[in-house]
Amino acid sequence: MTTRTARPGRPRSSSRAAIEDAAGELFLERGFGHTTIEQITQRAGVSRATFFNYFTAKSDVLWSAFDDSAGRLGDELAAVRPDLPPLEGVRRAVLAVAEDFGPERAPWAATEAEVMGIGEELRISGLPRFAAQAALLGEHLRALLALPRSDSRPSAAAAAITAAVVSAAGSWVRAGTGRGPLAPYVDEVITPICLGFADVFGAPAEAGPRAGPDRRQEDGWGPTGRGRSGG
Amino acid sequence: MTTRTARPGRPRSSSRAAIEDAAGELFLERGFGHTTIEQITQRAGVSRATFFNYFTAKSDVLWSAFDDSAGRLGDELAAVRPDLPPLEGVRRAVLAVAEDFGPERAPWAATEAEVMGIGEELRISGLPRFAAQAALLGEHLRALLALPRSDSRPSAAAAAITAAVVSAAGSWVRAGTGRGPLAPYVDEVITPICLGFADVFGAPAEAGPRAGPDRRQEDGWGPTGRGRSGG
DNA sequence: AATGATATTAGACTGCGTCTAGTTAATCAC
DNA sequence: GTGATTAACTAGACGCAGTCTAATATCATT
Repeated sequence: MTTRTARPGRPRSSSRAAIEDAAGELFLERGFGHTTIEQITQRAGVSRATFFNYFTAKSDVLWSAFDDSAGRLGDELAAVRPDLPPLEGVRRAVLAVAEDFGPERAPWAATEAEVMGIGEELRISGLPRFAAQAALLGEHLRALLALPRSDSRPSAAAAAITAAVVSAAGSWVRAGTGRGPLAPYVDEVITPICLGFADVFGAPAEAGPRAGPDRRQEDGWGPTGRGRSGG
Repeated sequence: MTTRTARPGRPRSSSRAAIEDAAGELFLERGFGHTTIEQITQRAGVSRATFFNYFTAKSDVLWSAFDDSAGRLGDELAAVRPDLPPLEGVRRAVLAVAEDFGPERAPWAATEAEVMGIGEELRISGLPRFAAQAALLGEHLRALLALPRSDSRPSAAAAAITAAVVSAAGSWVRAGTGRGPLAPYVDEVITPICLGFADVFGAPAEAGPRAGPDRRQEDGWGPTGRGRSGG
């Protein structure tokens, strides 16, 4: 089923690939910020309007590969063994996705980020994507734990895990050639988070945080931070 | 020291406040996306160019209060008692900042986000700010732990904590009137993370993740690494 | 009054992203 | 074949954000 059954209407030519290739070349040549969409489409041999048939923004080209395999996490979450503790299931699903990234599969845009003069752009345009993944994780957790939507902990745990994964992926990319596979980087930083929250969700899980933070002993390291600035 | 000692040159008029007020009104009236900078500056009685003397982007108006008190976290981190474990120091610094937010101090732009038709804009424009805070936290941790910059764990821990704080703040805002103070929301979600990473950093802290993930047994689900938070 | 520093302004300009209308290339029904 | 339908592609205009340059206004200092 590589070629899906022929639909009516004019078939897509290879415009998307042509745009990606042209954009990649130009980003390397003159940098992301100094490349206009018109230049990209000219080199690709298509019209400017066609660009927006395939991408909603210039920065989307950087995330094309990511977007192609988005939904992967959702599949893994759905396939998780139901007898696992929720956070362990999340951990395994995340690691399963990370397993796909060997030493040489570091995303193109990330490794060349400095050359292309991206950085801010790449991060900013990535955020909505990561937020979507975090929302997926959070809803998965919340549903498994049968918690109300008002409980802030599932989404916070999901946000923390997602942020740690992104941070680890950044370190992995920056490790340059010689970096090993991605999964150990990810495992190293999400495991403590999952363990920490496993305790939280193992507990009875009261209504909300309004109960107060006093379930934690205030001492053990000395006086609380109250007089911190004064002393 | 409300009025700092007079500098040479033309003094600032109240343009900034006027712009903020006008923008707030217009965002409520017609929504963020349907308000142009020109409309804002017209209502404020200043020129369009003046807007960019005070804000670098339209969305910056939403974060004006945040930006005013940015740097607060850095102060708290610097004031942390040096004998505390690094992650406990981070936790207290974050909570110290959160303590400033009582039930009624929910940021304006956040509470009215839906009315204003923001949402994506607010989140996206917030990300660079949160990233800056996370970088602060990460560097603080890394320095205290005397780890090399190649170690991915401090920045990952910082990213996770920051993301959890942001998520908790979102829940706090969405809790509407009747929400208590912010600090318990934050405490609830950063404490497990800090505890989880305290174990990691308490350990010898090998070179990198390349050592492999095999320090964790693959199956058998009751007894993972508890023992930390017990009592 | 002259100077220097800074706030404010006017106006042009690039380029992103949106939109509308129209054209071209395919499949399907007959 | 012809015509209808559907979708990829194109052409061109538009609004607006954000940048830039140069000029002007208003203050303190001398």
